[in-house]
Amino acid sequence: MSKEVRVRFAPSPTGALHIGGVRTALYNYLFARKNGGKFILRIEDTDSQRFVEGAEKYVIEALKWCGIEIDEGVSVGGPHAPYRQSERSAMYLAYAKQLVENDYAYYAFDTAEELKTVRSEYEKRGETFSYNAKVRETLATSLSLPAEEVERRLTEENHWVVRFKMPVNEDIHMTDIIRGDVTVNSSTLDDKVLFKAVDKLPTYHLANIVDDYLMEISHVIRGEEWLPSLPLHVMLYRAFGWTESMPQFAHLPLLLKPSGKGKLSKRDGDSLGFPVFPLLWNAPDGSVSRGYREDGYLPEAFINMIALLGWNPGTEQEILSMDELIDLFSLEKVGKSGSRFDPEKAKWFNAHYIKETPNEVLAKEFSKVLDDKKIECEDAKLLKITAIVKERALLMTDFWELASYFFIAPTSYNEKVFKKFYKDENPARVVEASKIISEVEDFTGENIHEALHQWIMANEYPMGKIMNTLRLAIVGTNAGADLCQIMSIIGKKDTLDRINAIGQCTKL
RNA sequence: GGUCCAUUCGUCUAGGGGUUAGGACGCAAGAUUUUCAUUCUUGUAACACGAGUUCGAUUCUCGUAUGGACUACCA
Repeated sequence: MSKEVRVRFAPSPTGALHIGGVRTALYNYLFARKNGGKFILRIEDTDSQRFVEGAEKYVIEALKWCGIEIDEGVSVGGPHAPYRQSERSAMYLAYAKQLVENDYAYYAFDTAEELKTVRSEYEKRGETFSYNAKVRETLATSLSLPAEEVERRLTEENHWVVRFKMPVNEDIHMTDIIRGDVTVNSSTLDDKVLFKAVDKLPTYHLANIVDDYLMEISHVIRGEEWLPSLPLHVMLYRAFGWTESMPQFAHLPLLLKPSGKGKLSKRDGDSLGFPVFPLLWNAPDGSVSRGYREDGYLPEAFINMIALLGWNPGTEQEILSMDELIDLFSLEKVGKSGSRFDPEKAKWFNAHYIKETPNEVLAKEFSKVLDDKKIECEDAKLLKITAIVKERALLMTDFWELASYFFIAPTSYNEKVFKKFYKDENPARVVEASKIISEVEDFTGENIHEALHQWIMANEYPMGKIMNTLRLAIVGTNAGADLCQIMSIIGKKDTLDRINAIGQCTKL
């Protein structure tokens, strides 16, 4: 009998969510949906020092854009509310005290300065200081001090932390869904702080275990950076007597910087040449970081790309919708090694999804750009242009550049192309062509093509030269859609005006 | 330094004791096109190293190297 699948994404609001975080959220979401479970959003804001205004709102917005729906959490509520740890702070101390009473934890009275001094003394001797069984009897703790003194410090000085009393020389066996069995000896671990003195809040370790327990989390799917603290977490479950309901763990491989070393971090911002955030991020300090949405990516493409970083369905299918991802997802197929984000492949995905998106949807987006530029365009025409442009756009933001010639006549000509084609008989023939074009009655691309084709054939003119010179006049360079289509869309008058304009052009 | 994790084309990856080691992005070439793209075809390129086990290892084991994470009163 397996209990209900309940997973959580539990970011700390210390800044925008980067693509690694999005992937963690996505895998949690896919796993929940695949198994008919719940996806919970919990905000772990127990670090009062690093709290960043707006970060929580950003996370919610980013998940929404990605199509990741929250079943329970800060924005939607649920049976285990509140889902913000700062709002649950009152309850954690009791759990910390419970551990102390049962001899699984103790009070420590060292100040940050004292510890710093001790650490540097160790360093001078070439040793590494570790707050563990060797030192907890000698430093100022509830284990070393007389009971009255402990009581006095607790009540009068009010500067104490609760530390976990890590047992000595005990092999801790853990099972990770992705990595298999891992064993760590407890003597290599230290006595982690569970409850802080500075802000009277629990640390991640305590709050995380308590909340996962209370929220009946069945699977903890998180980044590999947490693997080293898994032994502590397992020990905490034991100390609380919660081993029966301990969740299963899956530690995801990290997302690495595309070049150079290390894992991707929020601070990488824009220095990488591509966004690390799903949405534009306006940090409180005034700095602005690019986002995939604003850079012209479709959420489907972004999610598809992210999903395949560290996981694949085991088939050769790479284009996967959210529904397909849900259907195919399994933690067993998640890889073990870190992966780098490939911006080029992200563009390929995006180009694919743009082509698949209905013209009406794209046209609506594009019309916003046109509005900004104060350009008016009737719907039928916009739809035609969109149909043409979407075949060649990599990003939504490419649309204007790829379509501008539909709206604006060239104000200058590409020098190289001009020199190559606007010479010899070509200018005169273009004038001839304008006569042919002006005689086309029903101004469709096909009719224009037919007329020009006949005329060129009849006179045995060189097709390439004529058409390229015409293109130069209409577009301003040697790029763009089918020329006759362009003429049809911009209309006869505009077409003839543009041809006429290049005739009057004396200098580039 | 210590602990833990990892290692297949440049990148994302499939595979698994005997394979021409497969796919995708990128790149290159060709086809198509009036241009640029798109599209299609073809090509390019990989099992980190050393031992052991084995008839046979890229696949299993052990070492080494390399990379990564963690080592805070941060998460």
